[in-house]
Amino acid sequence: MAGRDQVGGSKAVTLTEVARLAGVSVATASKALNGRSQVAARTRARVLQAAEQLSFVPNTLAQGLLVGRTGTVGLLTSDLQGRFVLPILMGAEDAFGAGRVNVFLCDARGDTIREQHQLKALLSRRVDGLIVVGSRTDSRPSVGHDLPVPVVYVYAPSDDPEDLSLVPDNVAAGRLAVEHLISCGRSRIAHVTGDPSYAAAQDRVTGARAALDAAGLELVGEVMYSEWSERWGRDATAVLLERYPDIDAVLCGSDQIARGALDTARDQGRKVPGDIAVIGFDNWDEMVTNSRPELTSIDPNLQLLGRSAAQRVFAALDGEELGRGVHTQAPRLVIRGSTVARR
Amino acid sequence: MAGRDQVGGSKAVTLTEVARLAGVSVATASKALNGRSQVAARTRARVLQAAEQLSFVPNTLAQGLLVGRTGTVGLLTSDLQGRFVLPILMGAEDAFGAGRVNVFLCDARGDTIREQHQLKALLSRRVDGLIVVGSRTDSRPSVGHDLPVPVVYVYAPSDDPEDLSLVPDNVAAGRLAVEHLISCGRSRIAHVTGDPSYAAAQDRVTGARAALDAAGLELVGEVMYSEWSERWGRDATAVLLERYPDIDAVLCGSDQIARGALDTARDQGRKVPGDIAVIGFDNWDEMVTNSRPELTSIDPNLQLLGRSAAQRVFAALDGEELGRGVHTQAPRLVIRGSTVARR
DNA sequence: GAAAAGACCGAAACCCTTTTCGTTGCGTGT
DNA sequence: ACACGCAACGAAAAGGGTTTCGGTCTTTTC
Repeated sequence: MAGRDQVGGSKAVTLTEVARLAGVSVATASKALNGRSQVAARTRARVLQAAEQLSFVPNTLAQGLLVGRTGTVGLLTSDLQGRFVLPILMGAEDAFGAGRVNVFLCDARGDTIREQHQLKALLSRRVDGLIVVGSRTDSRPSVGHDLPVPVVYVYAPSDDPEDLSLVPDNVAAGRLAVEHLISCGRSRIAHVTGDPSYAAAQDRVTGARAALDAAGLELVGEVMYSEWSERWGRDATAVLLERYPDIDAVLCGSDQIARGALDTARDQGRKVPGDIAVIGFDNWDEMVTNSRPELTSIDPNLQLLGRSAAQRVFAALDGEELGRGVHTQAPRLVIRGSTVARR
Repeated sequence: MAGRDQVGGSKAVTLTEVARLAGVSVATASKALNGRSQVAARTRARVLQAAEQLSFVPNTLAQGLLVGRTGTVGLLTSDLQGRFVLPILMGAEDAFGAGRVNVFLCDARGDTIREQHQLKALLSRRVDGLIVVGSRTDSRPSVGHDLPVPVVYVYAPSDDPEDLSLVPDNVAAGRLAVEHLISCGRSRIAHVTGDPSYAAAQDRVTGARAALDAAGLELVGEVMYSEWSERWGRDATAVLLERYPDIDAVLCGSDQIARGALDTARDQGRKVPGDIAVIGFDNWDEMVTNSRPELTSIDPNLQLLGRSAAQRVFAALDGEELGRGVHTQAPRLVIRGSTVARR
């Protein structure tokens, strides 16, 4: 096989070698490959063919060293589970073409000094920007201002109003959920949610109350706070059904809680959605599609969040103002069988 | 605030500036920061202080250009959900100290040409090595041999025996699961699993049969194949309980199927683990801890897989032979309430 | 036929860090 | 006083690519 690289360990091909094979200087080779105009068509063709033959890949490090751009962003997270961070990452990756921007994913494991380590490592790799993703929507400490690259906080906003934060609009999410329940003809709605120290929990309550007010309704009973687990969803719903047997909808603070609610409803012979409608938040695929019936949920549109975070970073590099403050991303209602009978 | 960088957009500090502030040459500054011996203690202190003051971070790109190492590995995946890839990533990140090695995560979305794009992007960023993660344990096409960096396949082995693949040992997993059921006193064991085209499904059956043979037992009925969903777990278990009412254990091909099995058992009034034991595979946290009762499962130790993949990559860079063929990682049994009564 | 105008190509500087090697200055031995 | 050794430091090259600028060759114009 003539021209084939040696198997297993061929060293990377440099522009110099391409130029030599094409019989031109490195300068010309560079211009030919980058579509500069000062090169003859025939010469360009020779260079391109040589590059192809050697399967030349330009060294982004060397380019970045010169140009000051690396085409990479750092994604700093403390969200172990990755339920939130992965859609955000995929969105950021897709913000431009495939392979145009690559993402360094670093997990700080919720540890501040580990975060500092990772931050330093990312900066030393000359990422063009930083996306900081928290595991809850409460504000988190800023990583600082005197960084050489733009920083965007996603999901969890920075506690510094000078920073730019992109977060899901949980108030709107709460409102959207209740509006949907009302439009399904429900009026006796109870709310089971998770840890009250989470801003997400509070915001959704706020939104839900607003929508109820607008319809002249009130929540049945107090909001039931505890933890974001199925177990709590089951237990809370059991209490709820005993105390208020006439409720016709349970607004659940997460898909997990909603699954628990579905289980209890089923155990007690309440039909969903016939007797009781159930709705969750997050639209977590594995949760919503495997329950009986499938679960209506509010999707926070995390992928869009990641995409716009990356776009903001690169816009800032092009001289645009990065912006500041907390910006929200509108949620999306995904209707399934737990609120509307199918078929 | 004297000496503070300008807010929001200070450019990156270079070694030259540190050297100037310390009143030495860049060469001396470099040696001082890297602990070389040919520098006086007082000078070193001055340099370190200057670096601190300017919050200098060395440019890894420039280092990498010179040394030929970047301290980064590329993680190429097609596993959208990230259920498997994230533990692997965390393992790789942890293979050495925090921030020592960073990981580029790229998702090819199961598309071959997209994979080529990502591969090229990673090589152009001069990753030191590549970890390729598949979404199922079947073999996948090799990304090729004539790459300038070592490649390790994780979870899904390469179809080329010359490549190095690290995969979970699903045969051992099947064996381990059945041995546990037998040690719990079960003897009438049925098996519900997922898509028969998955190697993971077949391997676990093989292991399970081996363990049953060794105990002089046989599987109750045929292996029930279909899909990896809770729905199938529910439906299959319903059929099973009707056809073989005296089974005392269901071996489930995944945690999701196992959850379905638990649901059906509950619906039909069979006590778990009293009447029937249920066991799953994957030890997927959200699944196993939220079921009633909590689910015993076989953990494939993915984090270890990621860690050894990264270690292999860097060992290969140090001249060690990369190795070839498929290597398996022993699984781990995690006992919970679905096989052993608690309290 | 000579000069001006393009078109095309190459030498060299530059990005930032590491490393080699040469230079400086000091103390020591004679 | 002189040579020598040694410690400490700096100049310069290297690594791979891009860009500027100057040079060569061809073509056009009068």
